[in-house]
Amino acid sequence: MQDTFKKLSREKREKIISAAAKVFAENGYYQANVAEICKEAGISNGALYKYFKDKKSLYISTFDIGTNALRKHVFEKYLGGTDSIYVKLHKLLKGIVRFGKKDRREIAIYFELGSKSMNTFATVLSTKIEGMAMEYYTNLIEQGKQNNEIDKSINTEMAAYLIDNNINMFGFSLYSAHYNKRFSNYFQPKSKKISIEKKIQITLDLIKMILR
Amino acid sequence: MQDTFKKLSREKREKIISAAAKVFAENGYYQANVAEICKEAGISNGALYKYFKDKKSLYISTFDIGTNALRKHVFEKYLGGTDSIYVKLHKLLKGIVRFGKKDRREIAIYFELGSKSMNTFATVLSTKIEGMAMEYYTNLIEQGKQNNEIDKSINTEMAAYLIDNNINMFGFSLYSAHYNKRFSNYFQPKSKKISIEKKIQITLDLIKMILR
Amino acid sequence: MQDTFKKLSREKREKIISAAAKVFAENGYYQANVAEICKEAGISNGALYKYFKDKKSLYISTFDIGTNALRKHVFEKYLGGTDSIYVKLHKLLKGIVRFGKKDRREIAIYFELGSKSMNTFATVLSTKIEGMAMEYYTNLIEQGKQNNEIDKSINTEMAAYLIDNNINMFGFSLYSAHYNKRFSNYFQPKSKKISIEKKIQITLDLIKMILR
Amino acid sequence: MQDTFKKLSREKREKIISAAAKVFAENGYYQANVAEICKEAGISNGALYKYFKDKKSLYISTFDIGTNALRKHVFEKYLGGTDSIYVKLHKLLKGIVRFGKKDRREIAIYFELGSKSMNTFATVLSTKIEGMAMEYYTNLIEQGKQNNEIDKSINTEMAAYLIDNNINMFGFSLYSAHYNKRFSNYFQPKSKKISIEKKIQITLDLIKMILR
DNA sequence: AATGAATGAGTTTTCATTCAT
DNA sequence: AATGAATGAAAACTCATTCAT
Repeated sequence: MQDTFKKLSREKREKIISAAAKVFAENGYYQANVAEICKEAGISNGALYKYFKDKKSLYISTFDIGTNALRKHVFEKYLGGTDSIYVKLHKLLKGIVRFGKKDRREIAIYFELGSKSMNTFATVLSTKIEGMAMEYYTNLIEQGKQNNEIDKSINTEMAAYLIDNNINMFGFSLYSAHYNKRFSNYFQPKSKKISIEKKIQITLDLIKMILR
Repeated sequence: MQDTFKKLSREKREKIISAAAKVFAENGYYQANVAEICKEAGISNGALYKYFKDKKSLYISTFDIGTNALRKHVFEKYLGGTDSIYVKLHKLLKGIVRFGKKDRREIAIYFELGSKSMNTFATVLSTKIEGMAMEYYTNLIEQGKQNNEIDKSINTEMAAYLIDNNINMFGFSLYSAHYNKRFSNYFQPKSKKISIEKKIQITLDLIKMILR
Repeated sequence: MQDTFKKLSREKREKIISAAAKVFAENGYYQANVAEICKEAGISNGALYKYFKDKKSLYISTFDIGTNALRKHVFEKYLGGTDSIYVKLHKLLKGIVRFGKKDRREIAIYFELGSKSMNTFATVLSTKIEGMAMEYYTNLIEQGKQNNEIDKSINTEMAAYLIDNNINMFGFSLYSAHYNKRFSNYFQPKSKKISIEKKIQITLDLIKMILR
Repeated sequence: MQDTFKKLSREKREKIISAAAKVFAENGYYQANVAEICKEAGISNGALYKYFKDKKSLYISTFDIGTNALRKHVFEKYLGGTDSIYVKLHKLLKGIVRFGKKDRREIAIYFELGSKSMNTFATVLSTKIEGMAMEYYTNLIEQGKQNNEIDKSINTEMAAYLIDNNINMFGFSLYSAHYNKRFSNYFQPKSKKISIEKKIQITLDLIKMILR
């Protein structure tokens, strides 16, 4: 990210990152077309290269900004307070859904990170997002233990990891046909479509089972 | 897949699929280079297009054949018998490791399937692999219940899904820098490298926790 | 240069190198357009990149082949024999003129080599062409000394260098407006055009003056 | 050059031309980056286009101003006086070296002029610089003849041209890897580096040989 | 007058697919 | 059936020049 980008108005910056997030999320890094991002953002190709060194740098910035926004508007929002652990998680899941809408597609980028072709990026980006998630889930469980919501004999790291998995799977299922289908296969074998509400319910049930 | 491919000798067919699997696994679908696959398989570019309509069709066939091999050489192998559930799962995990080696990289392809850019493929491919996995894990749990290894009050679908997740995460971590790092973050924060043996142990412990 | 290029027919190879030489000579390395070279050579853009790794490699090969052809068809042709030194040089100058015609523009590329922006190439290419020239002129003078055409007290290196300069200036003047004008300024102040014949004559006179 | 440029303060004008000269000299005309010139000169991109119509016009002006400075600070400085011809030439060569330093890189631009891609410029620029040089060398020889330093039978134009060549070659060797290497090849075959002092000495020796 | 952000045509290079042999 | 050379449509990126402020 260049200084020129930082100098732009907030709306313009958001429009560009939002466009990038959308195109990256829909096509994956390699298939994403820089020209399409520019068109979507309403700027010229040349302008983009004044704001970001190259496609890679745009991707990293988009990811970075997305992660920070996710932290601020989703994770940190539902961590404190007196809500029970499941109420918090419910809010978190709904936050993820809301966050993924209205052209805030940064979250979907995350789901590509696991593929082998993204290993170059993984080193830089994995820590950022996973660090945040791990911290959140670990805190959540510790709080739960203190409030006697969770049995103290439960191993915090393992529980946090399992919860993380399930929240991920839920998030993936919002964007990926594969993970959506996987959800249906297990929990709604007959019908094809599974509602978001139902997925939230199941995810919470799965976490309850883990923390029982 | 064209008829011409089916007429080839078994060795040649295997060599081609193995080459495709290797290159797809190492680079992801879009970054995989058709010419490289041909070179690796020892055939000409032109020949490949006699055997398969296009890159997409080659990918689907490779995936398909890989899934079948995984079923035959890994899943079905460790389903029956009198082994306890955890011994079976241990064998399964080791089978996955073994299967991923010796140029049988079909398994790694699977891990790319979740990314949005692969949605075109997901419809066709997800059912195949997930159907197999789901069947296996469901059976495993039912057997475990009958042998009194698993408490009968546990919901089979949910348990199967959670186990599936964990086996997947284990498999992903073998190929993806991101998932490998995620494993380390949670369970080996200090050191950088986490051995396969340790990952197997942790995966089994996680499943034990789920099935407790 | 790739093996695929070596496998081409002699005519096709020559057509490509000739096209490259022409476009490079007329525009200089950086201004030369790869697509134009391809069009001129009657091949597709893709084909060129099967024959040469990149533009740089094409340039070096073109230069290389040109230098070899210059050696074979010009320099070596007029070195031996019983001609007097000035007859040999006369033939050499006419050889250079002939060589530069009929789309054998490799020679003109040489004249760009002195510009600062070509320093990257200079290391590789300078030695080739200058080694050849130096050897030729040094031999010529040594032979001249043995035949009592040249005074033995004359320093061979210095004489060779001065002759080299003058042949270069002659060659440059065939392609470069600047060096052509320079020639006119000194030796034909009134008229604008100076004929090749006259330039040859002057060049020989200059060398006679040096070797007097 | 626009009127707006002429209205600028002398320092600012010099800073701009000096920056242009530096960047042009280091990269050649086509590789020189207008934005870099502006940055180096401490002015905005827009400003440059108020002062000069386009890149080409800036180049011509830079060349022009540089030639005048070269005339004033180098050529005219060492023409008169009672020094012997070789002392004058020695001073001239050192003047060229000095002139090329301290961001007065105009001189290096000259060396690019011979390449074919610069033919557009040659018509305008060649006369200027070559006229000056020719006048200087011709005068020098005429003076030498009057002082009995040079044999009167020597052809003035030819001698002047040959000296010009050698001074040029010396100047080129200061900036161009190719011409530097050429110098080494002929006069310092073993060692890699050849000092400026040595090049000056050799150049003077070559001129002595010409004028003997 | 001056700024510096914005433009968009133009360039090199890649690669899935075709086709003459 | 098999080859592997050839194709040409993209795609990322650059940069002289313009223009709103």
